[in-house]
Amino acid sequence: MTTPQLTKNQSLVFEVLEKAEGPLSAYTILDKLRDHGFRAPLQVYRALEKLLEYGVVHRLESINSFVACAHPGDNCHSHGIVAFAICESCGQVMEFHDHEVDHRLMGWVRGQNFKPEKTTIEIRGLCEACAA
Amino acid sequence: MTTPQLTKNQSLVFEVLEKAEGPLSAYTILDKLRDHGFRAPLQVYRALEKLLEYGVVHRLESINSFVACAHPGDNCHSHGIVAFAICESCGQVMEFHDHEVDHRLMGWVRGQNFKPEKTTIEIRGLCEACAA
DNA sequence: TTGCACACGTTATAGCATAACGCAATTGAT
DNA sequence: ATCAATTGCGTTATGCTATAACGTGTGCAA
Repeated sequence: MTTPQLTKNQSLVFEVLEKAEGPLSAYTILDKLRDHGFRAPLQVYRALEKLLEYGVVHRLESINSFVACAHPGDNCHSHGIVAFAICESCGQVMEFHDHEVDHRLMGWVRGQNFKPEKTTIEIRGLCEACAA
Repeated sequence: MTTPQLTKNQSLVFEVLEKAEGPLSAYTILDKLRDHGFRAPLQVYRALEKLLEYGVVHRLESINSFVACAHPGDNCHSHGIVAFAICESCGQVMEFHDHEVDHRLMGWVRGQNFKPEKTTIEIRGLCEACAA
């Protein structure tokens, strides 16, 4: 699946996320886009919904925030399950893919006849710089 | 670490979670405890905070809900990382521990000199009954 | 041209979580 | 015994996160 042409709002939201150092909440994005005419949360959420669908943005469930996919160019849906390491001090996020982890988790759920749709793996802690 | 004697509020919240079929939000718990004198969200959140600390309750980040630990008697902190399969139709939750998954994830973060504190693994999808 | 799909804008509301204050009970050291 | 520190509790207020519901405009295909 290739990413379609982004609309104006989608582009604005995506650019904000790309330029950011770390994950942003929807309301933080809203504030950054007020100068560009954004007035309401829905404008952000609707854009995010599409960006998530296209696989160019990830949602971090444990901190209610969003981050641009670390892979330049193409989307992430093809890489299997994504794991994140989130620094609770500086907010930086590392992205990680491991087929063995995928395999173990998917093997387990299939054994339970559970049909997986969306998987979240988030490791919160301290990054190298902040742990020092 | 053994679980200390629970206070009155902690016991009430824990009992509600134990009896529930699936995960509950803090506000749902509050509603179920109004007859027992609960009036404000903080009464629930404070009890949950302790129950999480004792390892007898888990928080499901992706659905902002809480569930009693599946292990009767002792707490879960000793079992390593916990993974959950959450049915998006009926809400039922399965709990799962896999040392190989732990090992892969912890190996990766250590390689990044990242110091993990708390890890979330949540698989949303459809359980056997609901997928049929 | 009519009907449909989609993006967008706006207002209002729902749902989740914590700050800040004060009081009461418990514990433990002096 | 008493004082200080800790912990749990109750209340009010507030802040953050997310979506419902309604209406507008635009492009496109039948």
